[in-house]
Amino acid sequence: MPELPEVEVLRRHLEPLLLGRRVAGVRVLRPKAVRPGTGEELAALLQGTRFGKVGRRGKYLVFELSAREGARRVLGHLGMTGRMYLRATSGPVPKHAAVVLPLDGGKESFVFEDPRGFGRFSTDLGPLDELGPEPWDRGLDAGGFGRALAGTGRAIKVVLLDQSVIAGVGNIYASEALFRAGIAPARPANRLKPAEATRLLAAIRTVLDEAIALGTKAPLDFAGGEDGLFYYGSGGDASVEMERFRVYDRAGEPCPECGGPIRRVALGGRGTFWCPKCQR
DNA sequence: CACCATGTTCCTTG
DNA sequence: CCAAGGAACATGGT
Repeated sequence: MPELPEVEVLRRHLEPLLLGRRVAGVRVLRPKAVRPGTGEELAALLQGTRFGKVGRRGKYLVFELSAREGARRVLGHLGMTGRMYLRATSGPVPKHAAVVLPLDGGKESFVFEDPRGFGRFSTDLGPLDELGPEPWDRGLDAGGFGRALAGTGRAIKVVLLDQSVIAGVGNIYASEALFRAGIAPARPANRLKPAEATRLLAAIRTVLDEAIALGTKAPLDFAGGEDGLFYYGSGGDASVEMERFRVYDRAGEPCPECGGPIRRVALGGRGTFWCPKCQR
């Protein structure tokens, strides 16, 4: 489930597992995963290097690797259905494995699997240049955010999905943040009042912070599978599942604030959930 | 069978 | 130039 919080939790999970491990092999099972480069290019860049820090920008993971000749970087993106984890190299390769990197002696492998194939594990860092500020950036104070919104008449919910405006917000947390801020998702961005922009930015930070905290404290996300894979909501902890979203995917259910029915509309071609009473 | 899905990019139309 | 909508990518869940 990859929006910024899920990617950040995955980053924190992977970094200590990968730090210092040597890449003993590079197997590209789905060439599209390494686009626009090739498997050969990825192998040439990675073979024999060691994993360093794992960073994050928006929904992207930035894997730092050290080689004799200097530092290298690989960009990861989970798309809609990507997963990254370490598992024993022995046994059948996962059905949708896209990239497998045997580590050190070869007993363990780093795996990127991705059934729908929207994700990436690539030497091309170009997408980073298209990203707007991180939600917590100093430069993105309330005034800066307000000015960014003032420049467009698109629906505010659609603008929140624009990674060049603010990096990391996806379809779920866009609905959640607008609900917290009490702002209707179809409002033109340039018609938000300064106080509303301020409230919305605070709401974005809150929902993302809370989701990261939830993912960090939920051992079920990692401990469940024998491979230690990460996937929100798959661990069977109903209470965590229940707490997760206040409006997302809750069409017809009572609003947690006013009890009125939550509605679903399509904005930007995607499901958008909101309370017409609480959000104006 | 129909419809929906956490993302991104490209293309068309107005 | 902007905004909106759709298609595409490929698979799985309900």
